Amino acid sequence: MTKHRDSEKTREKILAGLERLITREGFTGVGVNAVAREAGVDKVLIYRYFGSMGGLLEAFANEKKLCPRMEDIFDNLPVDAPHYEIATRIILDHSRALLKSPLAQELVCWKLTEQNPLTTAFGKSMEKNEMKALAEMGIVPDDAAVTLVTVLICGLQYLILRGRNNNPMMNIDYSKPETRENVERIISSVMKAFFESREGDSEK
Amino acid sequence: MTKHRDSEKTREKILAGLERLITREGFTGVGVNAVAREAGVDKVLIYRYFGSMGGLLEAFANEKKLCPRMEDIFDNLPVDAPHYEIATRIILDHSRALLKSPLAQELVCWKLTEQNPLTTAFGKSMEKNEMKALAEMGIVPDDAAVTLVTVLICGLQYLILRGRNNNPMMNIDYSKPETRENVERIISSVMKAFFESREGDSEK
DNA sequence: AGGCTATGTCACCACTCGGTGATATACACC
DNA sequence: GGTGTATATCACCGAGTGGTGACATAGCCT
Repeated sequence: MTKHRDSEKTREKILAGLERLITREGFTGVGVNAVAREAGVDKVLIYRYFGSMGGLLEAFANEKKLCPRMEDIFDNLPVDAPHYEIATRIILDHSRALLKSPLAQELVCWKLTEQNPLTTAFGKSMEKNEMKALAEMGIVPDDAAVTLVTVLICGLQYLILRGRNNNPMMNIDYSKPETRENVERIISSVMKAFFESREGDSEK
Repeated sequence: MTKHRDSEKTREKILAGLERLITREGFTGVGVNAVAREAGVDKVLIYRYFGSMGGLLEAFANEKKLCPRMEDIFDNLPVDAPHYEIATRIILDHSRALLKSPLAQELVCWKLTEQNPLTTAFGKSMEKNEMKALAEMGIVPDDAAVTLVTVLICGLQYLILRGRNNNPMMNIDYSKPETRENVERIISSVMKAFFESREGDSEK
């Protein structure tokens, strides 16, 4: 016989409801009433356990992994490979991880529109990943290559966000595998060209 | 003595109020009541003149220029310049135009989150600009260069959106002129490297 | 002037929102 | 078994939302 009253369990139910709600309806629908409805729980429990909606978002940010498996993306980087290959890997792994996680996509989009405990925590989490990527590359942060990699990552993230609602940009539907492979090939070649051109003109 | 009752004038007031509201408060705040309040007009007039909120958005999309001066960005492109220079110009002009228009930024962001008459119309307007850019370059749409240009444009757009709420990515604050100049320099060089590498290995 | 219609004002509806107080009840402890 | 407390339920609040009907009046036409 399962216990009918288990605070830890209802906490979990609320957090799970929030996650489902964000993933399914998008961040515009989040609110105390909606979360309570989704979790099948009275909304007063949200206030009891989390204090407020902001507290719930904060707890969600702390207890859930917001950037799924992004933390171990960079674990098996081929550090002895040429620079352009490493950079390409970072870009592609980053975008693939985002592509797989509708929740992360929603959070990225949310972060673009407003500030709240969840989005700021999510932002810090992302930033940590980026810094880790930098450390892996062993490059100074203001390097031109870092900037280029960042811009390309941003571009792919943007394309992924556009693809969610089926409004691709310039017919680049990043959700289609063949399109994605094509884009990845192009990015690989441009990174190669960029690094080779740098070796060419700077020899200190 | 000015007329107190002028339907055309109040229509204008409503549209202007909507524009001010989006620009100042962001798209999350738009609604019949808010627009009426901002325009200093009874909300019933919105229904009278536009039928519904959707109708108002549609009218706004049709009667306002959503992508300010983007339509004449590509008028003075140096068509005889090298390809990488043209491509770079397109990327930079595109991003500069977005940077100057807070309204367009908000619409881009809105388009990432939901579909409505305004965002779809805005999307089509953007698309038209992109196609014009393609025509100017005289390149087939599925060309690798086009894809690269698109990804870079997306990247810059994303950086601009991130900069709005002061949460830059990788310390790249695109609103700061020196940062922007640096990014533009890098993009120029990478486009040059890319086009030169293409000439190198394809000689048909 | 008289009347008609377009224009504008006001009051109201049902609903949802975030938030709170009072109350019921399941469970643990004695 | 009795009691206390943590847990959950219910009813309610004020404010705001999208939307509508009833009414007032300015301005034009005859």
